[in-house]
Amino acid sequence: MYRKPMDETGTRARTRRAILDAAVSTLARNPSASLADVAAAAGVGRTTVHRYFRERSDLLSAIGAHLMELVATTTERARLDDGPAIEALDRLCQEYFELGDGFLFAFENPQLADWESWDSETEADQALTRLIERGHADGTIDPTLSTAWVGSLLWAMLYAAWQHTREQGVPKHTALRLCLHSLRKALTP
Amino acid sequence: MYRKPMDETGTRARTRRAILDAAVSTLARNPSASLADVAAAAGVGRTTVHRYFRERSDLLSAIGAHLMELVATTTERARLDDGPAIEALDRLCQEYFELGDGFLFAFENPQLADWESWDSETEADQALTRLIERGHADGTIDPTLSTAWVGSLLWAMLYAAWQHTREQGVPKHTALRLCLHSLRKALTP
DNA sequence: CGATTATGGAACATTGATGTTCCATGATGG
DNA sequence: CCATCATGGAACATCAATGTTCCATAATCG
Repeated sequence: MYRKPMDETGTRARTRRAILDAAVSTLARNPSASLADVAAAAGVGRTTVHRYFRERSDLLSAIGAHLMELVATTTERARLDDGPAIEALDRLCQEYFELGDGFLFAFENPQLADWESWDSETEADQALTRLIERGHADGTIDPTLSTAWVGSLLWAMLYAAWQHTREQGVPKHTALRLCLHSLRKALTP
Repeated sequence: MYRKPMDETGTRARTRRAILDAAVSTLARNPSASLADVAAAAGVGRTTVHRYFRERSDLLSAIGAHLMELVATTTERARLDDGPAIEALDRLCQEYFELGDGFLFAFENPQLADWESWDSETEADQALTRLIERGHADGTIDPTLSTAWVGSLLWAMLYAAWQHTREQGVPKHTALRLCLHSLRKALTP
């Protein structure tokens, strides 16, 4: 009696996730780590990794898709269209910061958006753009700063904060507080 | 009649520099680029690269030393101990920004300082620390922001600015202006 | 319990980057 | 112009990561 392997639930989905998560952490810290390293980090045999992702590139694509989705849901959760723009930005920072190594990976691999042939403009991108322009309009974000630059600043500061915790042993909430504070100050007109 | 190869001048030094520069540019953009890529970028045979740097690790060490020196002289040029702290920071940003791919490489390889067994605290590091503390003291830099965090901010913003020019085609002076403006705003009390 | 599925590990083939050796050709400089 | 130096390229050896196959064992689930 056969039963097709269920792709979306059960054991199979769980180890898939384990590998994916381990790959994100491992590759975020060392982009040239071997698949053996990833397997070890996932607590799984190297063979198993190949069983789920035939080639390295397949794994990378999967990471791309996974992170795109993660960023998407995370962005939704921040409800960028609600309340004052500057506070929505705060919420977004906090959410992104929670992504941890996932955020790190996304930061270091901006070409990630291309991997899955999404429209170059994700819904998350658009929501952020709307938010920043809203801030421009209602005077809570310095209009001198282009939308693109504000986006760059956001990511760069989050990256700085994340590294700050990793390398200086600063507690996460402290780093996040510094980040939010600095970002606000940089953006106010 | 023998004459030892002169290490510091002439043809030899010139191609060495060419390889070093090409390696910085190439590896800053793709850390896993092959030595063949570096050779091509330098307009030089692969053999020649090995002639100057026996192993890949030798090349990396040399880059480390080269960049440490570059950062050192660049920092000196900014004369951090002269004039108002905030203006000295401006000068430092401008100088670092000029380093281009060299800066990019340094940003992406913070372990660079270890490579050459320097004291963990470079003179450049110390000068920057002094500068920030001076700013704290004379009230031009928000004392809420720890010295380490200000340093992180500085590098992160420069990185953001540099990427901004690379990926958005923004003219360098525009990106630098945005960077300086945002940094000032973030740091003022 | 018994069938199906998931896994780990060994063994092996393939591949691309490395590192080395050698030689012919060009460049340099006294 | 001639001796020395610098270089490029071919040929080769080595190595680590990759990708594949196979099998025994463990986990899962009806």
